[in-house]
Amino acid sequence: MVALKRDKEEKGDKKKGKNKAAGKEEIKECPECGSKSLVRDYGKAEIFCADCGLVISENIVDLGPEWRAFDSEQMSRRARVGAPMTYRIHDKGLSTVVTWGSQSQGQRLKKWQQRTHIANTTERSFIFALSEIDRMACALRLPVNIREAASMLYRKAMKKRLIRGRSIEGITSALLYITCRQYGVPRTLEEVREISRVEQKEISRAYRFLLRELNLKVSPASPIDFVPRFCSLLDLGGDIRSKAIEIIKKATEAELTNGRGPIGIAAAAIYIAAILSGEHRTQKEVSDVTGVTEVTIRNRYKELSEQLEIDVLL
DNA sequence: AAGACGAAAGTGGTTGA
DNA sequence: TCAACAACTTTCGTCTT
Repeated sequence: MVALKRDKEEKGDKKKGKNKAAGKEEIKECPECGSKSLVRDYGKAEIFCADCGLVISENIVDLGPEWRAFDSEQMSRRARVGAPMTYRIHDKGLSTVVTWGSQSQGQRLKKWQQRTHIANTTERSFIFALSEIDRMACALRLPVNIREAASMLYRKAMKKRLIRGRSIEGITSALLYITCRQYGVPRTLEEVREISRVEQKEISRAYRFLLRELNLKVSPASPIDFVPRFCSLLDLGGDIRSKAIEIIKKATEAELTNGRGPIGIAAAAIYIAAILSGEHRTQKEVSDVTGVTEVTIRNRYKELSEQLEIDVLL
């Protein structure tokens, strides 16, 4: 983890240097994951990475100085995550309290110990949860803003006493899954499971539980949200990406996406877009990246090409 | 031989009585 | 709580390049 942090900081430094040299150069790729699919959302006045969801600039007006803001913001966010300190202070305080006492304070002491024991274990599991969120977010190449959001949700769940008796692994995995969806850069359940230590069943159980208990609304993922990441995993360029998105938009208009899994739609659209652009990827390759079977890709792709009257000649 | 195709049976999640 | 249901997967034989 330390190594990863250093790696990131180096990246940032490199970028900064480059920026200084070129003056007001436009940001071309995500400093977090290196993806080139940056999206300008003028409605929200921000630039974010379509691959990992990192908000790079929240005020598009002035690009230059915004870089520093991004860096220092990242620093302060990182600094705020440092829960272990409280734990240490907490622990130290304990040892001094216990020393003096007489008579009936034996019982009082017991109570204290019990209470501090509880405080200790919840504190400890909280720290563990944060480190788990961090570990998994690293593995999924998610930016700090999403990590922070997931941590905040965890805190919320803790305040509502939703954690006790449940596996931290399941909760944290589900929270990351939720947060990714909320930030418009969904990960598949399978991707989350791969880096999680619990099985998919438990993650989805925790997912449903948290949505209910925290009153969270997660709109169904759009196939479009998956396109940038799948495309870069398949080493397909921006033209194919936009072609795939165009296909999905048409498909949505024609109501071909209703009731269908968004990942399958995305997979098929990418498959078609790649062929149309002369950069053929086999159904197997697309299937490996997206996690849906070739059969599903075939079914979606048949529906799409027939209904949208796209001639796909191999 | 590899990729694409499609039929058929199986699986897990949702819904409505 | 249970059965029906649609989407998706698994498996496998066949066709095409």
